[in-house]
Amino acid sequence: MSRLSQTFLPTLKDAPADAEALSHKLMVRAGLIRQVGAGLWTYLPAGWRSIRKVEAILREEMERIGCQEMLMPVLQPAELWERTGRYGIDELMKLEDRRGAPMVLAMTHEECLTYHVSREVRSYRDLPLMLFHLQTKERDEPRPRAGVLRTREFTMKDAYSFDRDEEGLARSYELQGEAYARIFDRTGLRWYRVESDVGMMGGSGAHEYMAPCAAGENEVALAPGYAANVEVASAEPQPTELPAALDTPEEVSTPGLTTVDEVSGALGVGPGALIKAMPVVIEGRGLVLVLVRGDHRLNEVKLRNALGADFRPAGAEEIEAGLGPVGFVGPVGAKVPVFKDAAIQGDSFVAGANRPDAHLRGVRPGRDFEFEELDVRTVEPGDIAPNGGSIAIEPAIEIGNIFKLGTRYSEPLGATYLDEGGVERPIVMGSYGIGPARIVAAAIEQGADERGIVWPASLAPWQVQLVSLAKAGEPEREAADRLYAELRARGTEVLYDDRDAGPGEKLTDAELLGCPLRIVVGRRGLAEGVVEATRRAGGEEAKLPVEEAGERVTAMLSG
RNA sequence: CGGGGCGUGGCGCAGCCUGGUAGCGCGCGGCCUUUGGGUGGCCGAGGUCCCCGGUUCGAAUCCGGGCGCCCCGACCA
Repeated sequence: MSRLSQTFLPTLKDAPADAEALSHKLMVRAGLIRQVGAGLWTYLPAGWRSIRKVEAILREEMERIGCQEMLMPVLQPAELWERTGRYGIDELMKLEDRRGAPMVLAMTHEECLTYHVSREVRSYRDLPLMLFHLQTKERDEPRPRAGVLRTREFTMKDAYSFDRDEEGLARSYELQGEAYARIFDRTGLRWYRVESDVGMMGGSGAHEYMAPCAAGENEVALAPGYAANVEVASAEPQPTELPAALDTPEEVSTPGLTTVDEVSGALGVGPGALIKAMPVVIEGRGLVLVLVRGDHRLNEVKLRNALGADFRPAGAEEIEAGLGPVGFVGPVGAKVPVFKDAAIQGDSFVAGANRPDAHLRGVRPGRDFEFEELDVRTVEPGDIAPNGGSIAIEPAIEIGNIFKLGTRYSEPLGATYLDEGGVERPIVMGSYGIGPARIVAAAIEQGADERGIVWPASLAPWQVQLVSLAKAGEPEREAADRLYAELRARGTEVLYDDRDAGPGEKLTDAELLGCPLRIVVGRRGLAEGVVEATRRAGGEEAKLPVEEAGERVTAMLSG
């Protein structure tokens, strides 16, 4: 029963003032969601229908590759999380039960499932195994944002694979990758798969699935045949112009000039002719200097990966004590290890002199200072990708990821099996996540126009919005009633706007909600014996003879 | 965690600076009107002005504290 007059579908003329992202505004206005608190959202009936469309696709495609659905609790004893060392994560919601026992609200389910597998799986004969569930996740995000794009509670499809070795994991990973491609294709999204940071998890591989859109939180470096999260992207830099080389570095006075722009302006050279020296403290190693070209930005993820250790920017006192005055630090004569970004190539750079109000020019790496070379800069638009293409950078929403976990969880939780030789080995795991809410929001971000949502058919809450322009009791209403009954009999998902409202309101609401096909039954059309069908995407119109309308609508939906 | 902004009927906002009857538009209810793009009119309902404390004869308004929400950055297995 989907009569709009009886459906809880509250639409709004204006978006909430504090909404910024397009999907946030439209989901609220179209009556899909309402806010409960920061990062906490209720799905109203129409929004929930779309979420369930995504979930149905996820279930079908997981089952197709032999991944079995189950369900694990959100509330869990803290002990499991202590064993994997994740109890200390700030985002993890912690609480106590009535007896004071420490509990957590799960932010993901590696611990729980690995625990089960550790108790049930004994032999290589029990492997491989792939399991998933659709379950609520709780994360105490420091900053929820943009409607349902980043929330503190959300549903995730999380799947896990259990294999006896890396080769098995590679097969499971590949299977999941194939399922993911089918899933995202079926959602109608524009998407791509990018290389991603394996982070501190230390896994052996990871990919993210990205849906490009303005509200995206991630930046993706794209070139034909190349896609990578900017966090890990590498590329050839654009060349930079350097001044003439000198036999030996020459000190220049730069009183009070501490920024790249100030120094390059004062010396009449481009920012790319400067060396930006960043003092950082590496965990367990102490103060070092990291150099990037003046027109480049340090990429913290790449640096962390290149160093194989965590680091933090050095404080002013540490810099003064170990190097020189803040703002005038440089590699020449530095008493700490120097890491030079690979993009610094040439023989005549400007760098800090490690003295107040002074820089050096004509600095030549290798001659004037020793270094270790790393690739730690953030790629820029126009850089050349490894395969030769020119890089563009665009924002995108992460809608899914796949991750080779290895034995990160199986070892601490004792998930092992016996191989053919009777040797106990840790199970090799992978994890595979998809957020249905982000898929819905991304679809809205990508498809919407100035009048509202434009759903891909696979995610639309209803396939057809049938609009009767007549009011209850008027003769034209009967034709709409009959078409509604017929479409329902044909199994079509139809939302019937049978409200006693003006035509403007009904037509505007239909465009806001954005179902793929709008059928208008009104006096004007009926006088010619037709109803009017309009595709939301593209606006293509067709007049359907009243007596064949049901059949024609069905045909339009399948064709 | 750093920076900024905002809390006043359901939604969007004004009023606050300069203390004195709480307002506007939309929405909502009734009647009439209109009937292919949020029609027009009349009548009406609806507000602890985020909370606590202080100043004052009197606080939405001034002061102090707290809470909530949003945005930017940091963070985001």
